[in-house]
Formats: sequence, C-alpha cells, structure tokens
Amino acid sequence: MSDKQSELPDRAQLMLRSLIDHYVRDGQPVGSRTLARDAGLDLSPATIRNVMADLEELGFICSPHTSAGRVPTVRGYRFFVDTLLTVQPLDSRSIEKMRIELSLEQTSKDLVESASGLLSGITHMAGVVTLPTHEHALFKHVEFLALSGSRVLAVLVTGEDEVQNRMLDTEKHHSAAELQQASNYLNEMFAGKDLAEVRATLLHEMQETRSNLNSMMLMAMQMADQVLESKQNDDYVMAGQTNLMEFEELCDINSLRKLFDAFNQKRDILALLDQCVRSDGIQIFIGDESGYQMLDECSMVTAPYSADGQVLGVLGVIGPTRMAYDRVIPIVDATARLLGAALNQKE
Amino acid sequence: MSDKQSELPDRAQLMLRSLIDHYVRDGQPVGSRTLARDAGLDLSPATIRNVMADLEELGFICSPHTSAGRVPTVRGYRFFVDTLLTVQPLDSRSIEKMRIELSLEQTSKDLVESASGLLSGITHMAGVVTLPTHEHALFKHVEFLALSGSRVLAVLVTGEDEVQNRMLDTEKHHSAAELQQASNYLNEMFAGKDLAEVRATLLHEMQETRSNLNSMMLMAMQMADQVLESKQNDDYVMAGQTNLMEFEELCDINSLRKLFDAFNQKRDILALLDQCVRSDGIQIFIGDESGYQMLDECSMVTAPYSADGQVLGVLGVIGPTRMAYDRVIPIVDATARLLGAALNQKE
DNA sequence: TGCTGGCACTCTACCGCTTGGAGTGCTGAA
DNA sequence: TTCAGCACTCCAAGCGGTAGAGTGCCAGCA
Repeated sequence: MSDKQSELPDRAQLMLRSLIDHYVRDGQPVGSRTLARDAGLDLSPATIRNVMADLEELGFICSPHTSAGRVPTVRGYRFFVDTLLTVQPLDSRSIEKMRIELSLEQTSKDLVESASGLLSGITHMAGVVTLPTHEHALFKHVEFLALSGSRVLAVLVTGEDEVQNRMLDTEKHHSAAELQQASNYLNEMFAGKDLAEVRATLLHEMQETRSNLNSMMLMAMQMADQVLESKQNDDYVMAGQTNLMEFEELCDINSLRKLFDAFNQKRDILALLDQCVRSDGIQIFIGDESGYQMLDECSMVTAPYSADGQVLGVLGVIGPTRMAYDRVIPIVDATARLLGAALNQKE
Repeated sequence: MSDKQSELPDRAQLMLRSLIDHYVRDGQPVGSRTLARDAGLDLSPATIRNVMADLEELGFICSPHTSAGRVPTVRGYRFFVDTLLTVQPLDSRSIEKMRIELSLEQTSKDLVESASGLLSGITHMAGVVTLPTHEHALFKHVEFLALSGSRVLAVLVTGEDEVQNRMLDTEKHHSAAELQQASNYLNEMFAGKDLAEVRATLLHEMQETRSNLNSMMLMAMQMADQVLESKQNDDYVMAGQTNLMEFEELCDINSLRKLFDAFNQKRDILALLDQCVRSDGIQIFIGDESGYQMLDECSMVTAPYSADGQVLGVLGVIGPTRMAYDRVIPIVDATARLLGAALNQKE
C-alpha cells in the first residue's frame, strides 16, 4: 500500500471501475461474487475479496455493515472520475436534437430555461443554468423616461437585443427634454462599445473632468453607471428538481427538505456555481466535497458556457452521488457548447 | 337520520366539532373515550359511540380500520367549515406586524413575494399569491425603440410606475422617427386612461376607420394592441412549499412528487386560483373537491385581493386537509386586505 | 326512550425469536 | 499467488404472542 494512487495495480483499478459501474446501475452494495462474475477478470470471489480489502484500506470503498457488499466512498468516486473514467461521447443524433430544441428559443432567458430543461430531461436529474452575465455585452441604446416625482426609468438595450429596466431615484425632477438630451449624449458616445468599457470610461471621465461637466452630463453618467453597476450572475434557472425524489438515497424527508430549501434560497447554490465560472472546463463536486451539508448525498457536474470567447455563465446537473458520471459529463459538456453557440447566434 | 344536514342534533354537531379539533391537533384518529373526556358533554363513551355511528352513517367521519378511532371525511370538514366554524379574529398586534412588513416593499412584485412569505411563515404551510393583473391600471406612457431587423421594443409604463417590456415583430423596418411619431400619437391620445379602455378604443378604431389611417397609425395601434393583449394573471409566487414536507400525511414520496411537479408546472394551480378570482370572498377547497389529483390530500384556502375596488388577484394557503381552518381563514383574509391596501398606496 | 356498564371482538403496533441468504475474513493447501 | 472451505456476522423477512385501543351490541336501569 505504499504505492501512490496512480500506481494502484491495474487489477484493483479494473475492479474499482467495475464495482462503481455496478453500484451506479443497481444502487445495491456489490459483493465479491458479483464482481467475480462480471468484472471480466477470471478470478475467484476469494481473490476478489483480498483486493477489495486493499481498496477498502485505501478508502476507495467501504461496506455499510459486516455482511453487505461494498459501496464506493467519495474518495473512490473521485479517483474513478479523475483517472479511470472514459467518457462516452454523445452520439451526433442526440446533439442535433438538442441543437434544434435550443434554436427554437428567442430570448436568452428562454434559451437558459430550455437548456436547463434539456439537462434535467436527458439525465433524469436536476438541471441548473445561471443567467448569462451581460458584462461583455455591447452597449446599444439607452433611453430615459420621467416617472412620477424625481424617479426616472432607464431602459438599456444591449447587443443581442436584450432589454433591462432600471428605476433610478434622482435628486430632482428632470424634464423629458433633459432626459432626451442625456440619452442622446450617451447613445452617441457609446453605441456599439463594450458595456464594461463604457462603465470604465464613465467612471474615469467623472473623476477627471467632473468640474467641467454640466449637471445634465453628470446626471447622465450617474444614471448610466447605476444601470451598469448591478452585479451579474445572481440568479439561475432550475428544472427537474422533483426528479431527485426518485432516488432512494435522497428520499429521506429531512435531507430532501434541506435540499429543496437550498434550491429556493438560491444563495448557497449560486456560491457553488460561482466557483465554477473561473475553472475553464468540467468541474465535479462529489458528495461533501461541495462543503454544503444539503449536498452531502449529491454530486454536481458543471461546465461554464461561453459565447464569443467570453464566459457568460455556468450550467450543470445535480444528482445523487451515485450517478453515471461517464454519461452525465458529456451531456453537460455538450449542453454548455450548444448553449454558448445558440447565444452567439443571437448576437 | 331523516333530518336534513342543518338539523343535525346539537350534540352531534358539538361532537363533530370536538373531533375535528382533536384530529387537527394530534393527527391521530379520535376514539370515543377521548371525546367523552374532552367534548364537554357529560356522556359515557358508549353513548358517544352511538352518536359517532350516526355521524359515520352521514358520511362525516370514518374509521381507517375496525379498532381505530374516527377521522373526519372531506364531507365532515365541509360541514364543519360551512356551519360549525367560528373563526378567531387575528389579534391587532399580528396584523400590525404584517402591515409593517408589507409597507417596506417597493414594487408590486416585491409586495406579492412578501405576502406569500407572510402566508407561509405564519401558517407553516405553503403560501401562494398571483401577480396582480394590470387590467385596471392606467396607461401612462409608451415608448418604441427600434432594434435590429424589423423588431421593435415597446416599453409601457402604467399608473403605478410599473414597467413592462414587450418585443414586437413587425413586417418592415421602422425608423426611429416613425416610432417616435407613433408613440407620441398614443401618448397624447391615451395618457391617464384605463388600459382596458385604451384597448377597447383601439380595437374599435381599427375596425371603424382602418382605411382612413396611414400605415404609421395602424402600426402604432397594432403595437399597442399587442402590448395590451397579453393575458393577465398567468403567474404566481409561491413560498414555503417545503413546509408541506413536515406533514406526515403528505410525506409519501409519490404524492409529494406530484404536488411539487404541479407547483413547478403552475398550470393546474393557476386554473384553480382563477376560479377564486370571481368569488368575492374566502374560498375553500377541501381534499378532492379541487378536482386535481395531486391536491387530494390537501386543502386550499383562498381570498381575492383588490385595490381601489378592483380585484387584482388571488392569494391563499395550501396545506394538508387536516389544517386549522379557523386559524388559517382569518390569516388569509387579513393578508388579502393588507396586500390590497399596500397596493393601493403605491398608486 | 335514552343512557350506560359490560362484554366479546377486531385490528394494529410492537416485541422477541427464528431462519435463510448474502457476504465477509481467515486459513491452509495447491 | 490463487483459491476452496469454513466459521462468522449481519440483515431482512416471517411468525407468534401480547398489550392496547377502540368498536358494536346487548341488557339493564332511570
């Protein structure tokens, strides 16, 4: 047992893989007999038992009680996912179906909903997709409308014809003409520019030349800044939560409640998803690796999605630890690509 | 037993009431001994048994098995709710608390969310509130913005400074000037009028004078009509769904799934809520009265809420059939009033 | 006539016991 | 190194017995 993990004997690796396959399929602890029959190694159950003892010592598997078979531990799944897994690429027919499904959607909100529906539909687990950030969207047009009192409605149209409303409380009442002037100024100055760039320029200008600007300009900038400063990636769309009720290991009413509360709360799930934006590929949290108690019995497979080279958000699948990672990973991967491509086309 | 329901002997009524009280409290079938002890009638268990047999024959109660106590049937609850119930008015302290909670919210969306939170928080069941319709809102301002291709963005501001965006696909591209003209026309013509009235006028005009109108006018009308025609009351906000997991009678994983699926789907729940808009007071669906299978073990207590004399939506509570109706009804009632008042103030 | 105590009966929930099956670890032989 | 055999452990399921709760019915009493 002084071997490093990566030097785990081939035979043991094969057995771990076979054991996980079995367990994922049946949900029952796997015994030595079963493994002897199906692992493809021509060995007796007794020999298998010896190897299983090794695997147990390494913390890859454990048995729920003395006379039950073995079950993979989080560590076992982790090793499996990191070094044993061979993903089966998704067949092109399925991919085409998904592409078509996504191509029917109009707005990016619809796209995101459709994507999370796809994820949950195909995997029979819960699908989750964060709304795309607008950080890298293009500034297209802004319009200010006077409301009652000193409130002003700002309507911002971004590159892909996405629209955002924002209510602004200003110090004094502004006439329609003033507001028109303000929006004209901004539109002429910034149309077609990157939103983040717009914001940076505005901030810079405000610091540099504050004294030289007339109050209208200043107001326009403040407004634009307010419109832009709202933080992004603060919401997600989820589908198929109820699929999780089908899995016996999650059916304990107490943990189910914790899970669904977390889904409604959104905060913790978002924090977790946020960690995945930065990593540039598939990310997998197994069991308690997530650090959130309600996900102790769950795993999450995520991938960031991007359009035009810019990461826009994250999507993924939440299911029981006992999930078919080799099947789920390519699905998540493909969905991320397709969603990115679909968003790209809208631009 | 030839008596009509309303002529059910006082003693039997008292017993039914006491039985329901007990059952709602403990969730256990109620036996004759318990009732003899606590019903306040000075009778022996044997006598109680005779009366219980009568109540069973009338279909108000039933026993899960031979040697268990009795449990109220849907019919029993119905009779209880219709003729035996005396609601305990909510104490003014609680009401004041709720009013304050609601007064903190800005937009009507926030208000609705807060209200459903209150409902679920106080009752420990699920709270649901439909979004307020805008049918009776005032037309304040409309603005059209040209997007790419022939798409046009319509921004409609209604009386209470609520904003709605709508994407319109038109036949041809319109210049900014054309659109400006169109919105000016509509704003001058309709500002301050009731939305429904605006719509009616527009429809009428279009039929009457179609040939006389230039294409710009026509387009303006079509757009405005599209903005207005979207059906209302097609969404609701729900809170505390997971509270329902605490009730043993709903804990069957299968029915729980059906319930949560229905909550996500929204369609059926909306259809049910829609029935309550018309009735002008508290409405109660007990068990299978709703006609929807997933609610067979549930009851729903609803009340329409209105501002300025106009019904804007419905709110209510969903919980197990075994709920404290006398407590829930005044809560739903008060919340409806408070929400209505809060919406009124925003105007 | 209405109420009541008594009695036989029924059904559930629970406990302890047994049994069969599955799976294990260990050992000694090939 | 592999493997058959064996003793052991544990769970799940089935079974009988018991206690408890509650019922329906009946006969007697006010």
